Amino acid sequence: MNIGDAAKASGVSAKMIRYYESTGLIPAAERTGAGYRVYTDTEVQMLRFIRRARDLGFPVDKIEDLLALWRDRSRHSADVKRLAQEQIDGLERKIAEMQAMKDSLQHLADACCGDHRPDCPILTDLGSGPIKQRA
Amino acid sequence: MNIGDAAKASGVSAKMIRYYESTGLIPAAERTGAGYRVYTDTEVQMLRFIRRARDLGFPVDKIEDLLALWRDRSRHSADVKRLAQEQIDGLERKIAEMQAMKDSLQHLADACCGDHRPDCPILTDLGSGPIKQRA
DNA sequence: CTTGACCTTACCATGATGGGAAGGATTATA
DNA sequence: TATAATCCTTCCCATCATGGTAAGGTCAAG
Repeated sequence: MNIGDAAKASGVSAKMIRYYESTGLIPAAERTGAGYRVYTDTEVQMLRFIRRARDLGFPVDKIEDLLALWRDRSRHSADVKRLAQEQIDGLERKIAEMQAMKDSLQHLADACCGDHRPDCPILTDLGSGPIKQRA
Repeated sequence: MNIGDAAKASGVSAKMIRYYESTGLIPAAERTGAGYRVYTDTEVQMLRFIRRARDLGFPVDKIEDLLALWRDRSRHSADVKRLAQEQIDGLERKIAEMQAMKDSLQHLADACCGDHRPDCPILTDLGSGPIKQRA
């Protein structure tokens, strides 16, 4: 199977397949005499795994860990669960952060009459509010 | 005021101040004979505005629009409110996306016994689940 | 006058992804 | 079979906002 077919079958773009290979996330594919990469169903399955993990928001370096566990038949499920929980916690943090942004902004927007007049509590706040220290 | 003091007073790092200047988000600062950038309170206020807007998650190109409205005394508050609402909607979308990721992952993690045994529904799902089409 | 703290520019890196160009390989069609 | 269309290859560049570092100039205090 050529890279284009592997891309369609796995949901990972050809571009990203080459990228994952270049970074070592996946082993280098076999090549035809002309230099074309060739993929087996096993490799496509691995790409699908990566794609699914990305869909769940895992960063690539965590996917490396997940792949290692996937391949390790003597893994402990506790290790997988721990990685998942870390990812859940990270998502939770980002959600909370964005929710706080949204709430602040909603509060300001609610106070803005939104008509032809220039007075606007949103701009007033942006121009005079407190500075949050960077995390 | 030198750039370091402006950075402290505004909450925007010296690095980012130079960057904002290079991209045209803020006008080029005056320079001393030795080439040091000099900032007035007005400029610090603008930097604080930018910093506050970034804290609310506005991307830099939207901040450009916000700054233009901030300076425009004949602005319509409706325009400001619209920008804010777009930002709120964008945050809402991202929150929903991450919440969906988190829920899926939580569901899988709940089903994983997390002990010394290798069986793990998280890995099973990653290896066999459906591929979501990219947005 | 030296030392330390500041400033300058320039370059590199992030993380994951896309775009495009230049050129070779394969396949389909006329 | 000739040609065109489609695929593949590598290489470089861009994103977005931010940080790091290095090499060198400036300034103020001791």
